[in-house]
Amino acid sequence: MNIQKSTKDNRKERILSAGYRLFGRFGYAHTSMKQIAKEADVAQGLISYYFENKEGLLVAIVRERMIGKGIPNTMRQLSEVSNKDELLAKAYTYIVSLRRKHPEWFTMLLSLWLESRLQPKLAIELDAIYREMQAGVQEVLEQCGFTGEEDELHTYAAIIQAMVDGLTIRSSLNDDELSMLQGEGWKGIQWLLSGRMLGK
Amino acid sequence: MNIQKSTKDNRKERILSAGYRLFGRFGYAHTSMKQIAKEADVAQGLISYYFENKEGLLVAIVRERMIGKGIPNTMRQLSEVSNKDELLAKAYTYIVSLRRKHPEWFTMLLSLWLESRLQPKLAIELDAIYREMQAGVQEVLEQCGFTGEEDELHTYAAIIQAMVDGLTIRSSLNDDELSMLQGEGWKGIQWLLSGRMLGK
Amino acid sequence: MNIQKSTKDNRKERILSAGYRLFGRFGYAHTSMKQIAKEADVAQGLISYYFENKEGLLVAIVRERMIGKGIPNTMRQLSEVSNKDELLAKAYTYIVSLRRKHPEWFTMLLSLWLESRLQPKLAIELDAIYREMQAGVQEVLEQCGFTGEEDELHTYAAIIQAMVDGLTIRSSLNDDELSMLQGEGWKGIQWLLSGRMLGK
Amino acid sequence: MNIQKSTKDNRKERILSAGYRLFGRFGYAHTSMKQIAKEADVAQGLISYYFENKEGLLVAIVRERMIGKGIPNTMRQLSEVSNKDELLAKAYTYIVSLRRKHPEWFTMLLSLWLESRLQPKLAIELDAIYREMQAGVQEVLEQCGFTGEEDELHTYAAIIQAMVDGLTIRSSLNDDELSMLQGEGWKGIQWLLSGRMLGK
DNA sequence: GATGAATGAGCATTCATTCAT
DNA sequence: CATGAATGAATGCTCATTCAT
Repeated sequence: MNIQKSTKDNRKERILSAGYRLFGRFGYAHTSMKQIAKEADVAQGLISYYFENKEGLLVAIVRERMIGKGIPNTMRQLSEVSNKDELLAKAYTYIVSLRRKHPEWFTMLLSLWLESRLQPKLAIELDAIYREMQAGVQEVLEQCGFTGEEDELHTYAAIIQAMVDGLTIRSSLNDDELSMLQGEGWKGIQWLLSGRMLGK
Repeated sequence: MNIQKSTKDNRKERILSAGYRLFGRFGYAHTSMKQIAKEADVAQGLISYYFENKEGLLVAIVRERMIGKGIPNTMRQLSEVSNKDELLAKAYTYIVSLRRKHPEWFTMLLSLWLESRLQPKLAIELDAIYREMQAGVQEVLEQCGFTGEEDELHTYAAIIQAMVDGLTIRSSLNDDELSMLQGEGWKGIQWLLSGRMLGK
Repeated sequence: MNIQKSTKDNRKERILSAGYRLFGRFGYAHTSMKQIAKEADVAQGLISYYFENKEGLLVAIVRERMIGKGIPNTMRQLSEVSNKDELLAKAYTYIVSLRRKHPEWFTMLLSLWLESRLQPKLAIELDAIYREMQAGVQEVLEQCGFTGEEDELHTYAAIIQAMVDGLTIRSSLNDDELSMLQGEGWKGIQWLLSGRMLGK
Repeated sequence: MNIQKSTKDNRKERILSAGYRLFGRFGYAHTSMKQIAKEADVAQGLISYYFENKEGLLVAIVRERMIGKGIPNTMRQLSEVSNKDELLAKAYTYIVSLRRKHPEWFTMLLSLWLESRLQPKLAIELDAIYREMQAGVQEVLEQCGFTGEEDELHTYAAIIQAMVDGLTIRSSLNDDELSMLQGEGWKGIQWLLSGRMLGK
């Protein structure tokens, strides 16, 4: 019965899931509540029952799916890499493939960025995402044996993070550019870090 | 009379200008044709007269204001720097201050990115913007005495461009991060290019 | 052509008219914009084009139809009564028949009263209606040869006005009570004014 | 145990009470079942369990709180006035202060009036309220030593009742008008009754 | 009795686009 | 060229009511 309750129709979960999928496909502004209700196979009014607003739904999705689940999942994947020398390469490859296979992540991010220009409340959520992502990158760098001051670590992490974001914008344009994210991006990181890693 | 004609009410010009300003402030999806007409001090129907669509207006603005004007303007500014040793630093500083003083540029870029996910036709415009921007960065690197192969130049330019974009996303969040774009970003470029520039 | 323009389809006028009719029949809260659009034979969006709000439409109707037209019309009717001795009786009879034949007037008034409890801005409109109505009553009393101080005139007018309003609430209930508004109401006014009028 | 039962959670009572309070504050049409459930600290479904309808709840509130309680309460208060010469003045003062301190009574009345235009069933309830109120006024007049025929008594009571209602509508508008209800209203009653009361 | 999740029709409002002038 | 009135589909949201638990 307990299992039944937790396994049961859980419509709220389905709404979050549908919202993530559609916001991530069409962007926040071009996704309607009706679409989400249909995708979640749920009455339209139920979304308003659970979430104060369309904006409230966005915040819930960001917290639940991006901050609370997406980033931790990624970190967990990386923690399974035992050979520390390979970690950075693995991490980069993993992130890149993630962004290619799940473009909705980046679409959500940019949607949130655009909305936060009109709704400052959303900027807080976006900031939280970046803090978590940056913390993840720093952790990977440290485990790889990064040598340098605390604030240098911070800067390197920020730059790598920025590179990945910047390349993602371009790489979404066409397949020609996809290889850039894969190959040239990694080259860039190596150049950037040359002399900073124990392994080298 | 020719002057009169070109100087006079030139409503089309005003529409493009108003559209650029408003799309750049609120994003494409959150700007209405009515708002643009009002900002341009023009009848609403006139926009549809000149531009097939709201989307058509977006394309026109991107071509006219971003590809045709914004990027060339930037390059012209940089061409006035005579001391080649300082060019890269100057260029970076200039770009950064541009993005801070005119946030509408980047908002337009991300708006275009989001729209192009629904309207592949728009991806072509976005691609054109990136080609021009990349060409600009490559030119600067070459004038600074970049040593290396042709494709390395290409990669470096892409990475620098990506870094600036990625840092711009973050730097819009709060003022704390603004210094990052300014200071740490430049550090990153130096690290990246160490050993690649004649000047150093 | 000028005539054509002023006589032409004048949809705005039709919206005001339809709004007055429906608000006056079902009350403000139970009338939808869709109903009004249909009654006016107009697209729904046009109402929002002319009036900022549903509330804005209400205000426009009150100003246009009640304050600007309804009350002045009534006063004009009364000004045609030549025999001053009969004026008060005529006035009362006229008002009573008006309220019976056009119950929408009073429904609008009470709707406005109820809405103004939530929207203080509306109270101003309601106040304006009452000022005009009271001025009308005072004028009639004066023309009938009312003897007394200025502030007594004010009080008498307010009381008569109140009596008519109070009786209207009851008289709408059933036909039995309608005679009360007609017969007993007039008796009450005579009792009230006994000794105050020249004619008596 | 009997006491326990009547004192215990009595949710039905709480619903009626919450409904009276909210209908009286925002009006019937602008009060939602959800609001009432929350105010009564009760599940939303329970209201539908006890009352067939939102309209059914309105009827129940009117019967229980207005006809069954409010008016009898008022009469009981007045019965405690021993000096019959002062009764009318006391009664008037009491009613006026009641309407000022508890504006929800009149808001309920006008809400009921407006709803009864759409739901004739409600007109019966409104009629019952007026019968009771009128009976109360007549009783007071009689106890004050009113001299006159039966149907004159009826008429006087109706007129006084109407005056109070009519003045209440206006007096809600602003504080300036409040004194009118208090002072001028009483003057009106005296003028009206001059020569009809033993006391004078 | 009592709960609150769930429904879906209905609401006011927005907006790109059209078109008679 | 230029206007702005007019359209009607679509939007986010509200809400009385139902019903499985």
